[in-house]
Amino acid sequence: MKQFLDQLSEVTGAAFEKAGFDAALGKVGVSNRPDLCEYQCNGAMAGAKKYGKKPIDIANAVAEELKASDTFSSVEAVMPGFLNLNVSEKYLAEFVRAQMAAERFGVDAPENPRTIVIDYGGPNIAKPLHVGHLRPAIIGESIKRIARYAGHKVIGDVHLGDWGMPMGLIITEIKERKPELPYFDENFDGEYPKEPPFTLAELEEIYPTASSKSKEKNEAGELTEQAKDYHARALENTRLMQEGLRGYRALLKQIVDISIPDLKENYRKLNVDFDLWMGESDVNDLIPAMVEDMKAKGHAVISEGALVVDIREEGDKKELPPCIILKSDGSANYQTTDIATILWRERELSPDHIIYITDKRQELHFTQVFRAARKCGIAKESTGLEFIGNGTINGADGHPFKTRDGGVPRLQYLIRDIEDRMYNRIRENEQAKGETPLPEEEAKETARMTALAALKYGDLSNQASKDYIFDVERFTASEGDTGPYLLYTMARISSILRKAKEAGIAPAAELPLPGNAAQKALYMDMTAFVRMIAEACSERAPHKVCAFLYQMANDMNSFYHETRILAEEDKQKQAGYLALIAAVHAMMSECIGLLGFEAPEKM
RNA sequence: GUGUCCAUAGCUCAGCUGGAUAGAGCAACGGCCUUCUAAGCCGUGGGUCGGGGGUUCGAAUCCCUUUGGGCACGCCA
Repeated sequence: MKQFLDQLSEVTGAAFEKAGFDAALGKVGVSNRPDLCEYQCNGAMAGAKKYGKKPIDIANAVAEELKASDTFSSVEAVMPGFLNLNVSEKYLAEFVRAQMAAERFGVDAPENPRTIVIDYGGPNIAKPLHVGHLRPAIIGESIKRIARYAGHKVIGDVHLGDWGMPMGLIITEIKERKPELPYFDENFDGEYPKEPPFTLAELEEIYPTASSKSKEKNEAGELTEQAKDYHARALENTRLMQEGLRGYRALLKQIVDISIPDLKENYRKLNVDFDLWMGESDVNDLIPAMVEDMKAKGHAVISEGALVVDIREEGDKKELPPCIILKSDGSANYQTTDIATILWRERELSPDHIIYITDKRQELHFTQVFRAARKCGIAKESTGLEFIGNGTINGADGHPFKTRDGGVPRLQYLIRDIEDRMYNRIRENEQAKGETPLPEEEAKETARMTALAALKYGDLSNQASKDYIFDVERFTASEGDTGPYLLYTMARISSILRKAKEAGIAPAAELPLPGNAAQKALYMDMTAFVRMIAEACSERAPHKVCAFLYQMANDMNSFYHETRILAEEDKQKQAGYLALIAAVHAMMSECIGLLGFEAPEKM
């Protein structure tokens, strides 16, 4: 259905027209002076010059026309030319009723639903997830859900890092430790063992070890001879793996097979769900023909020993480095696989749009990939390619988030820490209030849900592109503008609805007219839903969903405090209240779903 | 160095397709639990929106400039 503000603007616009002015001037917005009015229109001032009239005269003329309208309960023209508007309760209630009766609270399916691929996650095989993986996962998941809710066909792809140098490093380290394994015997032509030669825990230790060995520096800050040698061997092993060396491929498969279930489990805990578990390695077979085609068309040329595509364009403020398709040793890098992945997606999925969500430091990389893919005709002209760079997560000191010993914290420990804090919070509250303790399982589950809400809301309420400070204390404090606050508000509603049901009190079938300012505020909040979804979707802005929720929770709590619902003696009023809070709960529930978490019944 | 992003209350952040007195949360201070969950509600104090110019009837918002920071800048991902 039509957005509420657009409906108001239509009414106001008609009044402008009737008074002899351009209807476009009738644009209505939410008031920025709630003490004066609910909605405002500033068109009289915008049109003053065009019509050579004083703004206030225009405003007065329009106000006169609007007085006949039953949309507004009051219309006032004030200096220098504002139109202060209050909506009528009837109009407001009717809109919200229609909204509650409509699919998805009035969010219409788009006329042209688009197929959108969202590439987020990007974990490396054999590397445990750490805080750096948190933001793309959380933000990508939310953007995916919002776009899907808005009616588009959205495909989420994890896009595993399973083809580059990290794999070479792991192979090198395994070979270093167990050179006798058949994977490294060139003459071996039998079946490789079914059991991998390492456990998941070992694998998680192997990569960091290999990585630091290849980067070891002496006191002067230069790479040591051993590191250079190690690095060279890892490069060589990467190339051999990519070329298809049988033993290395078998080893790679075992690394992938052992890692994926663990990654899936970790993402599941985050309530992050991918439709595709494709990796860089999946497009390997496309690379040779793709490269040949690039060469044949003259787009890819040799430069400094590497095969590159020049991606400079007129109007660039800075000379951009070329996109490297093949390194000088002939192996592929992640630009190669990213371009080949676009090729694959065009062939198999025909997307209208591809969105990439990664750390913002990769912006140049994607600029290169996008331009190269377009120049070489791999990405269709009509296919949108969009990069969303997320800011980094910093610790309370403003520097990149680290553990006490200076390492990068693993995601599962971070989550566990927050869950523990929430669990303790639950037990402390029970004790303080003298309540009977929840069963262990239920307390754990509530802690899990609350922790996820704290983590995700804490992240998503910031703009995606900005760095933000992750302060465990603040997020888990669960006061103020936090995820737990929202869940608490919802739990209060659930509690009332549950008790009403037990007492056999049914909510009204239809929302009543708002009876006071607090109720009216809730209705007004609800009218903003359709617009909020449209903006959150087009601007890829989950934080708008957060702001919407917080506003609604605030108004809900104010209403809660001034209205005794279960004790209300007027049964008709009571039923109306129940209908109202049920509607609020339903809408909030939908919204937190879009953010990727859910609410417990009690907390 | 070049490019790019950012700078709003003591702290963490909204607001940025220009509108009336710049909003939250935390922290500080003061109220509110015999009544549906106090993880709550109500209130007080706190700001030359980094500085300077400009456009405009009107600028935190648009343009220019300057200062200070983050990040990126050919074979890692």
